[in-house]
Amino acid sequence: MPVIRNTLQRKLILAEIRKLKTHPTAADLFMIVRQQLPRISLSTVYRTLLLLSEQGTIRRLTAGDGETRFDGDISPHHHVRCLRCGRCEDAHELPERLLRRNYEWINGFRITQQQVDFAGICPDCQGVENQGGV
Amino acid sequence: MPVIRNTLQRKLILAEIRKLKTHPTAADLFMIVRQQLPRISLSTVYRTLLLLSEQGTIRRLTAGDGETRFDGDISPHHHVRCLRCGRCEDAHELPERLLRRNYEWINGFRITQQQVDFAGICPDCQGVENQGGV
DNA sequence: GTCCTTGCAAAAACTTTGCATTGTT
DNA sequence: AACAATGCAAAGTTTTTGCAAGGAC
Repeated sequence: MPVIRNTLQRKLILAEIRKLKTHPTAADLFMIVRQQLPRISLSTVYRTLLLLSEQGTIRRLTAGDGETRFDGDISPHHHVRCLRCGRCEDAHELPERLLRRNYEWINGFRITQQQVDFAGICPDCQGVENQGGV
Repeated sequence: MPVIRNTLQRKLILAEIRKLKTHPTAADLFMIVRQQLPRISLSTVYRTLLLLSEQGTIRRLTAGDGETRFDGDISPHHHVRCLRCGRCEDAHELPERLLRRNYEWINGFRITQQQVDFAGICPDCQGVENQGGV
């Protein structure tokens, strides 16, 4: 098992993802961190996000279209996602007891992760004509 | 709004996805449908799956790594997914009342879809050494 | 006959990998 | 000094798009 080194890139990426409440993509974080570290590469961002989510330090959100999003808040909570613009927020108004029970086993699977994903149209997109959400 | 034509390709793809309980990917369906229609193209499969999920005829499962999976069963139910091999099944053993309540609104979003995704290690993968699930 | 849909090929979008160099410990 | 991590470029994977030919209505 290799030693995990504490590099500037990793410290910066973790600090930024914890600052943000917007569940950024790898590309989002790349643009942000690049302002402080102009020579950082996108692959480093990808590698760091993979490392941090394997460690359980951050959470990887795969539901949705296209890009994977990341969340610096690993406490149990759920998300709402806009089908039009892709925005992803924490679902605050939800009864928190909803999925609190631990499902250790389902269909013989040993469960280690659970994720609830609510999707719909966000307030900003509700006024727009031709609402053809996927 | 253009007319939706009922082509052989569309009929076959819908029939196959309804037959399968395995939540196939676009590539899976391509290989299956090609046995009956050797000249079908992968883009037609993608286009048809997009059309059907926009119609609400099938369900698009985006949680997980890499490929998008599709489900011909649109009744409310949840899924279990293996972190090692990617297998995706219906979560039968789950208390069905769990998420039955309809969340019309969350954070001002008008909710139209909800998806619960349980992930862990499937029975076949539980014996394998070095269990480094993401 | 109209115009929606297909197949093919090319491109796009997102993510991973190889490798020499750099930086941590 | 050892070797983990980085930056860069190239490649990999999944999905989308342009367009001429074909097919449904």
